[in-house]
Amino acid sequence: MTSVTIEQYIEVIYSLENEKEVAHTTDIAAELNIKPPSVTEMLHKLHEMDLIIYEQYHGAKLSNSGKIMAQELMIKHKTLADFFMIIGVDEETADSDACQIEHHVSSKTLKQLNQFIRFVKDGPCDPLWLEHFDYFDKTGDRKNCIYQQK
Amino acid sequence: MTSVTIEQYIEVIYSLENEKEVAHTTDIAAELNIKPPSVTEMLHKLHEMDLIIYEQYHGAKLSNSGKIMAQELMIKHKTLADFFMIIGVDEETADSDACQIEHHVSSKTLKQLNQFIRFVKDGPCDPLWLEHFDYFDKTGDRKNCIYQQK
DNA sequence: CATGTAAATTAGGGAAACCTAAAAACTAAA
DNA sequence: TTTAGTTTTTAGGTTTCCCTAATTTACATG
Repeated sequence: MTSVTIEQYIEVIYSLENEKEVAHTTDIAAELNIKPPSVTEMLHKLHEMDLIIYEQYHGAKLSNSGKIMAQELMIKHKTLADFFMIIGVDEETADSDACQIEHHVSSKTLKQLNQFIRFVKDGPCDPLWLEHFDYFDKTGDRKNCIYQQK
Repeated sequence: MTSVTIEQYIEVIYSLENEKEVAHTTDIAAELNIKPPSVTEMLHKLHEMDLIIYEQYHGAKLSNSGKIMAQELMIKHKTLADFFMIIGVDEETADSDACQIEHHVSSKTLKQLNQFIRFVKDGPCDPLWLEHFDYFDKTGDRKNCIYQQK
């Protein structure tokens, strides 16, 4: 029904629309690393599906349902990227992984990722254990473990 | 080159081979929810690619490179599922999400996930913060936060 | 060892997304 | 306001992976 490809188009149109008021065929093609005729074809399909408003030769904009889809994808993307960075993935990798995985993660898992991020970021203090993880990640050693037996 | 579809076949053949010595067309089809003729077609392709050893009418087994691919996928799968369960995703969801995401996660991110899992599981003690996360996840409240200012 | 049934394959198609080459439509500048 | 150059679309193909229907092969049983 709503494929990964479609979701990628919706995201690209969303970001181009924010930059330039309307998403043009050539720009979408460049962003997705495909050729303009492939884009034209898909724009017809997305228009049929009521995800975009498209007038030939005049670019595309997201419809209301397109905007909803885009916002959901943005949220997924941000959640995933934020989480990956928490566990020590560099920003670029976090972003490109999020770009792929956002199309496959379930809402249950997403919810838990968000809980985890809130637990780490929204607390009254920066968690000490995260520093310990960072140390462990870099050195392989553990520090400050108060319980010595399992 | 090596698509998600191919990776799914390799995994299914791996697990059927473990159960029954050899992976049969019908069983692969049932596992992937597709029809047997589609499987036959792909088995020819996988044989061409040297990922399986395939004799018509006698099922398929993984070749050495197929086994290597399968093992890498199993590791990715386990890492993802283990991690999801740590952050409170139920086993079934963790497994089905891992099934999808294993085909898209980068090795850098995977490495960090593994570090995180090791940090949580391989230490001399069960981490207290994880209990705190569990409490936070269930109640929305924080307990035992010793630093009250950020 | 013949044969019926289950499993597997072949043959012929279809949908999704991509492509190149050629035509058409827009647009900006003379 | 014409026209040259760019953008977009149309037309016709390709690849991947799936399908149904028909055929072939394997095998267990009488």
